[in-house]
Amino acid sequence: MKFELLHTDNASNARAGLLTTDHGVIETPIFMPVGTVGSVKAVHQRELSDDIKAQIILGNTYHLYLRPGLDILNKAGGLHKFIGWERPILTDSGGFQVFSLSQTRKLKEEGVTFRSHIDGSKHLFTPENVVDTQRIIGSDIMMTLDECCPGDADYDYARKSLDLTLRWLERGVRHYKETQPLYGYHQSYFPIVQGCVYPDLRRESALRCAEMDMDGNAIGGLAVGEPTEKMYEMVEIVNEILPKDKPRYLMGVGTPANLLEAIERGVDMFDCVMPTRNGRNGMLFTKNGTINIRNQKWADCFEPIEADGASYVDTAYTKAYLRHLTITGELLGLQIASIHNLAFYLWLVKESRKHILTGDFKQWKESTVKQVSQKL
RNA sequence: GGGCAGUUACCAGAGUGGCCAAAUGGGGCUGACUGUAACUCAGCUGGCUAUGCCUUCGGUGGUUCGAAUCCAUCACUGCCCA
Repeated sequence: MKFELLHTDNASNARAGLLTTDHGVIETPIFMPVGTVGSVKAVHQRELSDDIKAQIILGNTYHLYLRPGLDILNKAGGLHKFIGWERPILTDSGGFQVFSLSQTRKLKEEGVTFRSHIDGSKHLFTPENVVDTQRIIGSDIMMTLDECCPGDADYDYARKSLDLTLRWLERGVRHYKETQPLYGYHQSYFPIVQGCVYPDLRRESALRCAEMDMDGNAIGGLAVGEPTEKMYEMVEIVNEILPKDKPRYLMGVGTPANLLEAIERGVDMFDCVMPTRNGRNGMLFTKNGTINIRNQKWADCFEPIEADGASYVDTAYTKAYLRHLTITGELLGLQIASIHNLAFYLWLVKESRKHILTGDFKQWKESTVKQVSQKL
C-alpha cells in the first residue's frame, strides 16, 4: 500500500491524497459505504461502482464470520470474488460489536467471547484469530481487534480498556507480521486509537499506534455517546501525533458536518451507516440540509429529489414519489434513498478534496457545514 | 312481511353500571438513528383557557347518586326465512 499526500490545506490540517491498494487507487478524503455482511444494504455493486462511484467499501469480520462463515469465504476465494466487487474492501475487526453487542459478550485478556445474535452459540475473538479471519476474507485493509469504549466511560474504565486494547494491538501486529495473505495481494493492518474523551489517554494511544508503523491508522471510540465537541477535540489531539504520511481513518463517523470538521482536522477516511440506515428510515441528506421524506409536506412536491444532486436518482424521481414509496414500504424506496444518500456522501468528500486542492477548503467548509446541517 | 344479530374515535374492533376520553391492531402525524442484531425504534393521534375541565360510544326519551354498558322507542346495517 502506498499513500501519497498531494496537498495539505494552508489554513487547516485538511489533506488530499492518493491511497494505492492492489485493488485500485482511492482518492482521499474518502467516504466508504458500509456493507456489513457483504452487501451495502439496498444497493447493487454495479450501482455502487457506476452511480455512487464508491472507491472502497466495508465489510464486517464478526458478521461475515457468522455468515456465510470462513469455509464459504475461503472456497469463494475471498470476499471480493464472493460478492463481485473488484475495488478495495476494508473490514472492521468486530471491535465495534464488542460495543454494540455488549449484552452478549464477555471481555477477557485472551479476547472477547460473543454469543451469536443469530443462534446464541459462543465464539471467541482474539487479536490473532481476527487477523486470520480477515486473511480469509481477504480485505485490503484489516483492522485490529479493539474495545470500542463507550463515550461516557469514566477515566478508570477508559484507562483499563485502553490498556487491554494496546496489549491486543501488540499481539495483533505480531500475528499480522507472522502471517501472509492468502490470495496474492497485499493486506494492510490498521491500529485503532482509543482512549475515550481523555486527552492523555488519546495521546498515549496515538503514540503507541504510530510506533507500530503500519500502513495507516484509525481513530475509534468516537461518536459513541460523547459530545460532538469532544469528538473534534480528540481528533485534533490524535492527529497531532499520528504520522502525516499515512492515512488516518475516523471510524464510524458520521454526519455530513462531522465529516467536514474531521477533514479539516486531518482525517482521510470515513465510514458510517448513516447514509444507508437513515436513508432506509426515510432521511435524505442533501446539499441544502436533511429531509424527512415521510413528512406530509412532501406528499405533493413534484420536484426532483435534488435538482443538482450527485446521482441519477435525484432527477429521475420526485420527492412526492419517493415519499409514496417510503410510506407504502416499497423496496424501491429503500434503494433510491440509499443511492441518493451515498452519492451525496461521496460528492461531499470529492468536493472537499477539490477545495483542498484549489486551496479554499476552509471557507467552503464553513458555508457548507451550515448548509448541510439545516432541516428542510 | 317474519326472525336473529348488530350500530363504539379516521378504519377494524374490545369494553356490557363507577377503576372509561374508552384496550388492541391498522392508518395518520412527528421524532430518533454515527466502525449496521435496524425496510428499525420511540412518542402523539376527541376538544380546551390543559397536574384540571368540557363534549363523545347510531337518534330520542327514561332508570340510577352514576350509563358506551340497563329499559323503551325510532333509524339504519347484515344474515336467515317467506
